[in-house]
Amino acid sequence: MANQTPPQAKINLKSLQQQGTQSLARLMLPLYRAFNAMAQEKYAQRGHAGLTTAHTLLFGNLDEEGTRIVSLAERMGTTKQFTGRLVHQLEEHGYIRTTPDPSDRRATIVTATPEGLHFFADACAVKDEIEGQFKAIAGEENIALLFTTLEKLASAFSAYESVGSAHPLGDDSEGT
Amino acid sequence: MANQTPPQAKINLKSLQQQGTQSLARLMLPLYRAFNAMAQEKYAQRGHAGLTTAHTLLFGNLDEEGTRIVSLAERMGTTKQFTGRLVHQLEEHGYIRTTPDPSDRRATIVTATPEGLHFFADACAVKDEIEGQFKAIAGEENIALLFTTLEKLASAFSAYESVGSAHPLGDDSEGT
DNA sequence: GGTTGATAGTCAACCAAGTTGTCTAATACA
DNA sequence: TGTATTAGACAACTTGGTTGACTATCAACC
Repeated sequence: MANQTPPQAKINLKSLQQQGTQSLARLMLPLYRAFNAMAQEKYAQRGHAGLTTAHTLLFGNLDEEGTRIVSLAERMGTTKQFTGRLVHQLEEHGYIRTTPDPSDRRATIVTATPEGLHFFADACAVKDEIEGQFKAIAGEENIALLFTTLEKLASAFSAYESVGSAHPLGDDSEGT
Repeated sequence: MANQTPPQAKINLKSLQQQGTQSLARLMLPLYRAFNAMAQEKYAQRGHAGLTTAHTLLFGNLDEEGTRIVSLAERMGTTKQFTGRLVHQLEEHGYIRTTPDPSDRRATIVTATPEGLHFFADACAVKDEIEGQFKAIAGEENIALLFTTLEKLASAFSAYESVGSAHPLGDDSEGT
């Protein structure tokens, strides 16, 4: 039901190309990479080599009293495996401390160290710096609008965020 | 010169978190993935399983008379190695034809087959469909603005697009 | 007509930012 | 006591590319 253009039709390459070849997605990946590369470079300049925006996000979801890895994963919207890796790396840097949860011996409680807080403060400053550059290029109100538009889209398409996830088009009714 | 927050300072986690933990980059990767996942699913529904938006981009840069792999790479903003891989995959699908350049025996000329044009037409339709969904969620003029803003940013930070590229901060003047 | 340098393309390995799959250990419920 | 669930870890894979090293050809000079 989706196959419109019949194989017999003579298709004009140029006229198709004129409709705009650039897609939104094609713009986003390089920009995402640029943002992260800039952030990592600035982190390194401040003495936090080897850390990424994912590590920053982890701090952004950490409670003062400490947080379990699963909770962090859920809040970050990633898997617990990946979150566990971030935790391990941050611990090697001395930026967090892990302690076993006394109420559940399977669980690990993650808390920030003073050095970790220092990193997080630097990371927030770096974020502001880069977003400042973005605003200088595209205008402050455009960046603000970009932000809210991306947030709307991201929440609308969150079902598609994982790589090999469900296909919401086909599993509407599982009845008899 | 970049190290502002002194290690001695008592840093408040919560107040840092309130400044907004979500960054633009963190929004873009999931959205990019969502877009691509949707596109690939729709490609498959139209009988083009295994192809991606990168393949579509290649068609978007193909001349009617045929184009060399290096030229395609340059236009697409990728490496010739990656472009060569796309060409190989498209050829396996029968969507392009490669012929040696009579004027330069090192070079390969890539031309679209009728089946390839059919794929490109489908891919353009898919792009329109998905962008239509985007517009339904965020509003047509917001998506248009998103597009132009992303384009501005992408072209401004193109130096950072590649993974391990130069750092534009230090090479401003190349002397006498 | 031979050397020297650049260019087209290929093969293979790597990278980043995650993911899935499989497993163990601990817990909760009945 | 047994069964199902949950926290976390280890390892392998995926996507969309990249870099590095190499061959074949070409261009130019001298």
